[in-house]
Amino acid sequence: MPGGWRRGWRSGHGMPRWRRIARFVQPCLLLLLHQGPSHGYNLMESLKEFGFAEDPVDSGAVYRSLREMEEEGLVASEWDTEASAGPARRVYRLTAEGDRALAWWVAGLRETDRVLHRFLQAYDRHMEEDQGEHHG
Amino acid sequence: MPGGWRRGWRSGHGMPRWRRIARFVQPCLLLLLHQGPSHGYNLMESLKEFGFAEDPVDSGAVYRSLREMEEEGLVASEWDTEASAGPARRVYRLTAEGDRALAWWVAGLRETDRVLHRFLQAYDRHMEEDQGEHHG
DNA sequence: CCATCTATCTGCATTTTGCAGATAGATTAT
DNA sequence: ATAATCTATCTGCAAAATGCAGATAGATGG
Repeated sequence: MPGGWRRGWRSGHGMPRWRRIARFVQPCLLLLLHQGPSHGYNLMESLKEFGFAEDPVDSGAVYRSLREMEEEGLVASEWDTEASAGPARRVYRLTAEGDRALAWWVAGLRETDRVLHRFLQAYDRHMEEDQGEHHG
Repeated sequence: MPGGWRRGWRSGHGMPRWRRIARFVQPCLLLLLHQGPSHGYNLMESLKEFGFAEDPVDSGAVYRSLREMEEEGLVASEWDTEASAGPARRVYRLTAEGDRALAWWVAGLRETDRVLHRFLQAYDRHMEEDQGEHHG
């Protein structure tokens, strides 16, 4: 890997690009759309409130994800030219297929959650033992 | 996307390749090496016990990850030719730098854990409301 | 010798996503 | 008018993780 970016554990010289949990944009968008139709720009704002405030999701990733999901039939869209201000919006809504996809994602994320807990518990447990045995 | 693979929510015709949480192999390896030196093949076995039994981590990913971490100075290795059976093993151990990297990963994964909980809670809450309002 | 287990390593393809920036409609200030 | 700004969508590129397939090779036993 040629220089130009750095790893985050090296005292604050910069952060790696891949901080966030991966493959999380799609399920988040599906959940937001389950709560009602919306368009890309607004979904980006919603994602911030969702827990990505400090490190907002890239807009390119959001729009691409939406179009890919439309190709797969998980969402459907219509142009909304009547809206208040600014250019036309492509308003997405969840399909029945998207509803199933969301349920599938949630099942996977619950498993992820369990694995993550096992990892963190193992870390904490090991660190406690470590302190107890040799602390010099 | 050309045909040849399918998405997992489509009734059991196959699973997507990216089921597992991403960027998780490195922190797992760092934690295992924090518990003591080991070699790639054995680390793969340990990963199974770690929570990847049903869907073991690819060996190529493990070996590549180890060598990349060595380039970055997070681990160091020596050949072990004295070992019991089979070919020589490259035995890795954690460095002080690797120790810092592990702590950094753990901090990030705790944040991931929080975001994941928010997502799952939002899903469950929304699904409850959904059932209460219209169930037809 | 050949199969098998142990062990490491490589090439290729796919997916995700961060960064940078293009395009363009609508609103407001000058 | 026109320039700046906000809203909104979209594209190209590169980097990174990793699944799949398979090559290489030592050791062991039939």
